[in-house]
Amino acid sequence: MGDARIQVEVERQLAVMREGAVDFYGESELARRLFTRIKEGRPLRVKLGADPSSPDLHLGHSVVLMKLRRFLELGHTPIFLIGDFTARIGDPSGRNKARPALTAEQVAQNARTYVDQVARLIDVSKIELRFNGEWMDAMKSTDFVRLCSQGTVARMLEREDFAKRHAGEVPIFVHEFLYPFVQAYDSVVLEADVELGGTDQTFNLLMGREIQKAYGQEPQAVITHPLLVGLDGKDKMSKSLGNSIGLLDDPANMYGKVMSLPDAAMATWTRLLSSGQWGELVDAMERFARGDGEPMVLKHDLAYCVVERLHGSTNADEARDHFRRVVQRKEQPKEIPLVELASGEKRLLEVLVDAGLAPSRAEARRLVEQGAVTLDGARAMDGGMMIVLGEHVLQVGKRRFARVRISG
RNA sequence: GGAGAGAUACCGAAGCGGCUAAACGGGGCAGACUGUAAAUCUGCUGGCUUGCGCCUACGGAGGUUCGAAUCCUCCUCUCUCCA
Repeated sequence: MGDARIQVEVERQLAVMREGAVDFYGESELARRLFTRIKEGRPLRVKLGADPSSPDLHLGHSVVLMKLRRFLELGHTPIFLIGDFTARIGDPSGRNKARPALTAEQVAQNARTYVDQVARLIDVSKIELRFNGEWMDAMKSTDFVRLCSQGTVARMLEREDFAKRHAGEVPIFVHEFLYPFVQAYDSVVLEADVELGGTDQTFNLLMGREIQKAYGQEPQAVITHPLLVGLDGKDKMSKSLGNSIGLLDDPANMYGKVMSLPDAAMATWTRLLSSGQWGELVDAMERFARGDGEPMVLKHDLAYCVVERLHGSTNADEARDHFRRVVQRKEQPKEIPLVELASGEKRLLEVLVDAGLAPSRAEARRLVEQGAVTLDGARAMDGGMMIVLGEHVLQVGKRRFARVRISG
């Protein structure tokens, strides 16, 4: 390939890398590096890290995961780094208090499910999968101290999250200061050319550049991406805020959750999640932003696209039908799980609890009193009523159903 | 090491001897309404009990009192200032 054609390819690739990004630090350095790499036929090493601090990855993570996939499509080497060591420290980024410490077992368990979840979006056989415990568990204290000597406390306290906690008299533990150093050192070990992340990771990602320089490496480029807003339309998506859609959520649930997104957030979601796909929907959302289009129809399309990406089109079709049937037409779902109770006749409250529709009898009573319970199609207002032997359909609220078979 | 301040339910935050299963806000759940599991409005939001009622709960352990989240003692943890 001639130099001129290589340069064209470099430009093409950089354009893909820039897509959807907020900041691209070290872009010009990367352009030069990319040129020589293409010439030499050596792919870039592209790092994306995630700490297994919770069992679930969510749609917010998918934004950068899809970006990682695009690097794979460009012929580079994606590295998915599971921060099993860093999860035991706890990333302080954006936190208003320290993360709870996780045991090694919890971390290991979460890490296992991460691979399954990433596989929903990327062919994991084609990526490098690493754990930072591999080198961090073996690091000597002297080396660790040397690593930490590359940064200052003042610099740390300039970070907004720490500054706020410090000013608000919320404890900052020393180990939380260590986190960015470890994440940065990972880039040294992995010899990363590029690191991807959300904008909340900017500090940690840039620290990677500094530490790489301190260890005699060329600094990685850093590409940050916007944080996906959660289902509340206000805060960033986060499991702990309860506004997230897990990558492993079942299709019907995932579809319904997308439908609960405020109208105002639809366009942003589409833009961030499309990652080069969903062309028609992207166009339609743009028209909608100018006041043209039905929000509910568009939201259906968005929900469909999201479910299709993670569960395939068959499941997406079913999820859409289910939503129309159960939520919009308020009919019973096609399939309702059957619960067998071989306990003889009993009162409604007990059946609700036994069928898993209520966590306690007190809660079941409240639901009945509020008119939330339907028995065989009729609203049940008496929690003490006896349920006769046989099969019954119970509904609680709009979307919790159970078929109960009671036998003596 | 010294001197103060603080620890309340899922979260934030009142209460400072009985009227407190604990104000208020958020979250969650439900109902109404609707174009959706949007928005808005309303209600509920420890457990057991048909019910009277009982049990558990205000960092931990003791104590004072007819009675404590509220007073005392010790302990644990955090914050601030000083060294």
